[in-house]
Amino acid sequence: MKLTRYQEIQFMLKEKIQQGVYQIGDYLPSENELCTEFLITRTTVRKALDNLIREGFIEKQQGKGSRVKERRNSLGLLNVKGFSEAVGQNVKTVYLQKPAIRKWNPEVPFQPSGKELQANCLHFERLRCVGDDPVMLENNWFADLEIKDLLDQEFVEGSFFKLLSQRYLIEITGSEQELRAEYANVRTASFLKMETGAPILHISIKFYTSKPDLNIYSELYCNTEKYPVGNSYHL
Amino acid sequence: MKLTRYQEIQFMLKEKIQQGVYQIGDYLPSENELCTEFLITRTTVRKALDNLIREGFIEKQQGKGSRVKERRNSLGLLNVKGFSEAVGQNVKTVYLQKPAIRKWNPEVPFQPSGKELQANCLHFERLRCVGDDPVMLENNWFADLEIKDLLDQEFVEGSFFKLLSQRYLIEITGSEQELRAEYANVRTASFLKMETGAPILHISIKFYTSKPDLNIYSELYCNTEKYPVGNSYHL
DNA sequence: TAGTGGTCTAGACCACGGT
DNA sequence: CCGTGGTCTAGACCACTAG
Repeated sequence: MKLTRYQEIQFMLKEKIQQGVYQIGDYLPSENELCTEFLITRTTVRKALDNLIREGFIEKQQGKGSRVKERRNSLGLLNVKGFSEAVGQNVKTVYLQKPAIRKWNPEVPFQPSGKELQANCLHFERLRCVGDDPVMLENNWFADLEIKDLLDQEFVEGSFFKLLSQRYLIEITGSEQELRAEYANVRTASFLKMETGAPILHISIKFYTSKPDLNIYSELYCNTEKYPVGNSYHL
Repeated sequence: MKLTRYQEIQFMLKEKIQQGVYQIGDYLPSENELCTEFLITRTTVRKALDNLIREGFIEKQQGKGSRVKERRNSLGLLNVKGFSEAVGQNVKTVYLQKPAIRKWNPEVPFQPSGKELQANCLHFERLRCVGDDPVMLENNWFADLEIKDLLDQEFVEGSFFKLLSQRYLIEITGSEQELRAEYANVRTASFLKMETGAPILHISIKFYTSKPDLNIYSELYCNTEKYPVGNSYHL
């Protein structure tokens, strides 16, 4: 796996950001400094920085520099209002089923590819809460493609995506979603502390990643009475 | 409003795409041809093409060229499954309230800026149908900032966004959304031919555009029984 | 005024696609 | 083989920020 020069710089900077060498709000070395440090031209440095901007890691300002950004919502991912705002504070995650190798469940939304179906299926189920309010019931499936030891790893701040990014440098590159308003069934309603038959937001997602053939399939059921689901996107 | 060289090329190509000079599937002139045509270097041409890729107008393939793409879902916008697939065929749009200058309605989701509130408010309400099934009730508000004659214009293929893009070169650059599952009220239910009190998907959106201070505010109510709402995003 | 990022030039070599 | 886009060099000048 030969990396281009700009990919080397891009991954090196991403690693340092994720390891906390550059913290949120910190300025990266200037473009000229990166040029001399890595013996490359500004064109190449700027290509690396452009990619980091699109991945949501940094933002630039003329005359000042490139600053590490808080990385949320930059990919149009769904999030529960109040979740990211209250990061690590009021948010709790309860595992109903811990990550383990299970069978590919027909409930999995969208059709996994043949390659994925041949691999083992990793699955976990979680209940996401804001304070004492359960707001989202979440099921996740994905093929175990060379992602060894995943089960031994602790999730980074409860986020599966952060784990993928920090340990494996795998980024979410896209998603497909289907949204439905439905009547809550008995099991879901009881977990989310709502009336059976109350309106519930059902979201089916297929996440694409930077690793070919690795997709993450999610089924979410959300109680939106107190906490609506948010989604923002910026070019 | 001074444009940079790459913006000139970018806008010129965008115009030709929108005017149909380059149709979907057509190849643009090669990068070298654009260089000689406009007396600029490849770096500048590539910057223009990169932007068109991010805006979803074209896609490139090494060894072949830059091809005009069908432009949908590239921005993480919501769309009703079956809407874009059946473009212009089974899709019907019924105007419940034609575009006109109205008061800023407190129902408008998110808080418009002072500048927007000082300007006139343009509003329209539509019912979107797939075949004979009404699936979405849609309210739109936005400030009338130098967008004259809008009311006289015909919508392009029923799409307000296409009109903005083609007549004014204004692109959607981002969005914020809030999703809720609710009980359908009497008026909404009757338009969407569903039972009052049935679960309905309520979506509040603020669209950001390439024109500063121009945002589009939308309230959508969707009957997702037959047609779930879709949303896809790709880096 | 010094340093930053933004734009742009004029080249070069490589990898891929089709003939 | 040629033409395409992908990567990269070694410069230049401009616009913005801050001391």
